[in-house]
Amino acid sequence: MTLQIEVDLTAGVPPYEQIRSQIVAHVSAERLRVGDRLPTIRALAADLGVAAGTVARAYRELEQVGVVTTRRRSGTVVAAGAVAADILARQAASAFVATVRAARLTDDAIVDLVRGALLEPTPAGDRQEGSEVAHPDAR
Amino acid sequence: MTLQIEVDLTAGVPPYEQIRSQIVAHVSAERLRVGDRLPTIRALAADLGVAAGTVARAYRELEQVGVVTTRRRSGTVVAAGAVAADILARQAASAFVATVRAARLTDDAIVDLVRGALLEPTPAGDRQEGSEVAHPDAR
DNA sequence: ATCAATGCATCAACTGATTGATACAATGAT
DNA sequence: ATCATTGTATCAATCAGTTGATGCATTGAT
Repeated sequence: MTLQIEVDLTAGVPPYEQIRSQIVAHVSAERLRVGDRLPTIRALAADLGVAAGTVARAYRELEQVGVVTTRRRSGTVVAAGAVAADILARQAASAFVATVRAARLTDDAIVDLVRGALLEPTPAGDRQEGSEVAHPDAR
Repeated sequence: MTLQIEVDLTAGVPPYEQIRSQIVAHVSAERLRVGDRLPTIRALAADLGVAAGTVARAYRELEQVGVVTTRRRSGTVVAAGAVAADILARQAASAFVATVRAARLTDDAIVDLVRGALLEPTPAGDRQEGSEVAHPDAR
């Protein structure tokens, strides 16, 4: 069996991102294990009907996060640190859940909260420590 | 005395988003309180050197989330529903989403991650309406 | 040494998001 | 009733991100 990866061009999510996340899911579910080899860029690209550069980007990002390692002729394999990256994400989730639970939110509300945050277009820092200020009130 | 709001055009984050998050920060820090009036769209736009539509978008999104209410001639004021705890929870969610997105997870994966975290520490009412993914969740 | 397989780099075209400008609609004050 | 003030809608221009195509660089096998 080959890896089950699919791309939906109408999904709104960029294809390279779909590929990337599905591979992460496969690693997380242990359908891919450390040392397993991924399809070659060209093979997967042809299979999915996308350009090679698209798959290459997915692989590149996976390598930056430490999920895979690539060598020129040997191909792309699941890296030893793949699990660690996954754990980091889980830790972030636990910390977040602890924080919002302190605010006595229900589980449903928490999930909704995350869904709402996911809808916001901000991919980068939402951080801003304000300066002092007074109330605008008005006329 | 006006609200301390600044826009950095080189920040990568869109200006309307910077405005939105800074106002949220002001409400969260109680520099803006329920009933306080925000600057008019035109005034703030002129002050920041951006177009009115940019500020308008920030205000619109704030209204959708329930942080402010706007009326045509009366202007835009901080809404009653904009409770600090709620706002803080939203920011926690935003921060979490930003963090885990940096790990390049897809939206569905993020929601799954949160669901998994919700199951762990406190076995409270962990009932979600049936979603699509089961995700056995190893490790 | 050569070759072929594999990932990498580059770049023009395309697509969607964001902005800025302008005109419109509603509404409270007079 | 009128007007000035405020938010809203629209739309072309611009900008950032993504893709697809092509060629290059590396490297293991022979």
